[in-house]
Amino acid sequence: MIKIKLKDGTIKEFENKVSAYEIAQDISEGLGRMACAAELNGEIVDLRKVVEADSNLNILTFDSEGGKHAYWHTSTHIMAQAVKRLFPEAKLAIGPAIENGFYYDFDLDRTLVPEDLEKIESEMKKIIKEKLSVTREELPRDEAMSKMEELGEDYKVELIRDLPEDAVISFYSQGEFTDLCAGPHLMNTGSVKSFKLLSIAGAYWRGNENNKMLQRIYGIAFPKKSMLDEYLDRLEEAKRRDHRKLGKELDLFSIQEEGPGFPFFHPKGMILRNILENFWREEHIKSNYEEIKTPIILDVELWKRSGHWDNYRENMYFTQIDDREFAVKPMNCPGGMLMYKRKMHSYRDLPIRMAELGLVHRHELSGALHGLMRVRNFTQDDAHLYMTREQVKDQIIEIIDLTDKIYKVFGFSYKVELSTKPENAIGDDKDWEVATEALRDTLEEKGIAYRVNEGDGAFYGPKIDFHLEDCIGRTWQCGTIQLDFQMPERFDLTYVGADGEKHRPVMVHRTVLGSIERFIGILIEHYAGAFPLWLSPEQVRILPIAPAHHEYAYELEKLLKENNIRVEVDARDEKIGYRIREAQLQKTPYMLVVGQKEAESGTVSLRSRKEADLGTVSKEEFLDMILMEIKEKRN
RNA sequence: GCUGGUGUGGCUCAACGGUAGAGCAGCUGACUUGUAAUCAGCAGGUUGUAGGUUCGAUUCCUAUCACCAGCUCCA
Repeated sequence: MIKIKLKDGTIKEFENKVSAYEIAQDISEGLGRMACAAELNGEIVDLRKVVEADSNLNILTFDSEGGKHAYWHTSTHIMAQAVKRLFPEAKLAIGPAIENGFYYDFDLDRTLVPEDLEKIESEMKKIIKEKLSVTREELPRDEAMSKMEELGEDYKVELIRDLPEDAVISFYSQGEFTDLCAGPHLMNTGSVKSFKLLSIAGAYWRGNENNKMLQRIYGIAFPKKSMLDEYLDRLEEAKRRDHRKLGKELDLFSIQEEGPGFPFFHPKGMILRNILENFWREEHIKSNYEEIKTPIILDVELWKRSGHWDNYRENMYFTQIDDREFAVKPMNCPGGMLMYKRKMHSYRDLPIRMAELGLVHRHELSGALHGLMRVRNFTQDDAHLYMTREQVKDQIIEIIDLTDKIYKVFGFSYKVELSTKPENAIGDDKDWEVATEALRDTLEEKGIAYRVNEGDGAFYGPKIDFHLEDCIGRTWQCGTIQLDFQMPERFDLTYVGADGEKHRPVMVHRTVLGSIERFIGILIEHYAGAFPLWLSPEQVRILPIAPAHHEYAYELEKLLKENNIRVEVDARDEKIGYRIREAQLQKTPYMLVVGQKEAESGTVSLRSRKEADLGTVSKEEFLDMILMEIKEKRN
C-alpha cells in the first residue's frame, strides 16, 4: 500500500506502484488532462514517474512554473520535429524552455527566413493534430551515443559525452522523432493548443563565440488561444513603452550616427536627469557620503597599477597628450584611490565614504549597444567606501538599505545576484573566499532572496548585483556592491590604527542607480513615459481658451514658477481640443484650462492626464495640491 | 564582434529598373476657439555612405556605416 499526500493535505492510497499521471487521472479526469508535470517530494518530475513509496505529490498544470516548463519543452520538441520533417538535414543542438516560451537551436546550411516560420508552424499544427503520444526511455551511455551517432546528431553526441558519469541518459520520442532530453514532458503532442513562432536569431553553440553559429527559433505556447492573444498584446504594449521610442516622442534624448553609444540629452531629458541626480545627492548627503569628482583622463601608469591594463584593456580608450600615454577612465576607482591617498587617515575617520557621479567610457561591442541601456559612455553613481574588516558587514547592510530605499521611491521590484570569482581574477583565493562569504552572509542575514552567478564577479572582487526589469522583462544590472581587497593592496592604502601602526583598509565599490543613463531608460519604460509629477520635465501646462485669457494665463504661470513648478503656457492660436491633445500626448501631468469663468473667479479648470476633466478648483488649492504631491514624490 | 533583418524629407510610412509621394510637424493666411486633431496655401529629400551593373538605379550587385532582434559581453 502506497500513501500519496496531495497538496491540499488529502491522502490517496494505492495498492501498487503508480505513475504521477495515473494519480492525476485518479484525482479527476480534468486534472489528468491539464497535468503537465509533477512535484514529487519537492522535486519536479515527469508525469511518467512511477511512485513506489509513500510520498508528497503535487500535480503541476500550466499555472505553475514547473508545468509551464514541461509544456514549453514539449512545444519545442514539436517545433524540432517539424523542422526535421521540412529540413531532414538539420542537426539538433539544444532546445530548452525559457522564462517566456522556448527555443531550439539548429545547425542548418539553409538560412531560415520568416516565411519558413509559417511553414514550420503549419507542420507543427499537423503534429499536434496527430496527437502523438510522448514516450520516454533510458539508455546506457554507449547505446545512447551510438544511437545519436547513427542519426548523425553530432551535437547530441557531444552533449552525451559531456554528461557526468552518473547521469541518467533519457530520450523522449513522439512519432518518428526522438530527442536526447532530461524532461519532463507532456504525455501527448495534442496537449499543445495555441502557439506562435516569434523570431529567428543566431546563437553560438554552447554560447561560445569561438563555436559555430547556429540558427535559433524562439516560440511561445499556451493551453488557450486567449492566453496567446493576451501575450501577443502584451508584447505590443511593451513596444509602446520602449524607452528608445518614448525618448524620441517625448524629446528626452537621442543617439546620433556620429556617436554610436554616446547619447545626447535634450533639454527635457536633462531636466529629468538633473532631478534624478539631485534626489540622489540629497539621499547620499543624508546617508553621510562626501561627494567628489575625479578626472576622466589619467596617466596609463595608473591603469597598469590598478590591474585594468591587464584585465580590462579591451574595453578601454586610450589617448596621447604630448608624449605621454593616457587612458579614458572605464571606472572611477583608481582616481578614487588617489583621492584616498592624498592624506593620512586615522581609524577614527573610518568608514570614509566618497561618492562620485563619474562619467566613464567603455568600449562595448557594436552589437551590444541598446538605447540608453547599454552605451559607451555613462555616468555611474559610484561610491568608494574605505573601512576596517570589522565594519564590512554593517557597511554592506547600509548600502543594501539605501538601495532598497531609493528603488522603493520609484516602486521598482528588483532581483539580487551574488557574483563570484571570475577567471581573470587578481589576488589570492583566500581573500576571494573571505570577501565572497562576507557578501553571502550579509544576504542570508538580511533574508534577501538571491541567485548565484558563478564566475561573474569583477576582476578585483565578488559582488552583489541589483537587477531591474525593462518593458519586456529583460533584466538590467543597476545597483552593485563590490567588495575589494586587491585595490587597497595595489595602491598601498593605509590607515593608522589605535595601536599607532599602519593597517590596510578594506574597500567597497558600489552604485545604487548603476548608470544614470540606464536608470533613466528603466524609468521611462517603467512609467511608460508618464512620469510622476516630481519627475516630469513639464509638470503643468496652462491652456487659455482665447487671447482674452492670456493675461490670466501668464499670471498663473508666474505664480507657479515662483513656487518652482515647471510650467508652460500654450497660447497658440489653436482650438482647445487640439492643444489638450498635444499636452496629453506629451504626457503632461496637469493641464489648466482657463477661460472667462476662471479668470473672473481666480480658479482653474483642472485636467489630469490620467483622469481627464477634474472640474474647477481655486488656484491656491491647485498649488497646494501639487506641491504636496511633489514633496511626497507620489507615484 | 557574430548571425539575420532594416536604412526614403524633423517624425510615421508609401512607391519602384524610367528623372520620389502622403499624413503629421514647420511656415503663411483665414477662423477666435470650453476638455484628445479648424480650413486653405507654401516650403522641405543628391532615397545612410562609397563603388559597380545598366541607355537609365531610390529599386539589382559589392563594400562600408548606423539601427533592430538574438548570441557573446556588461552598469
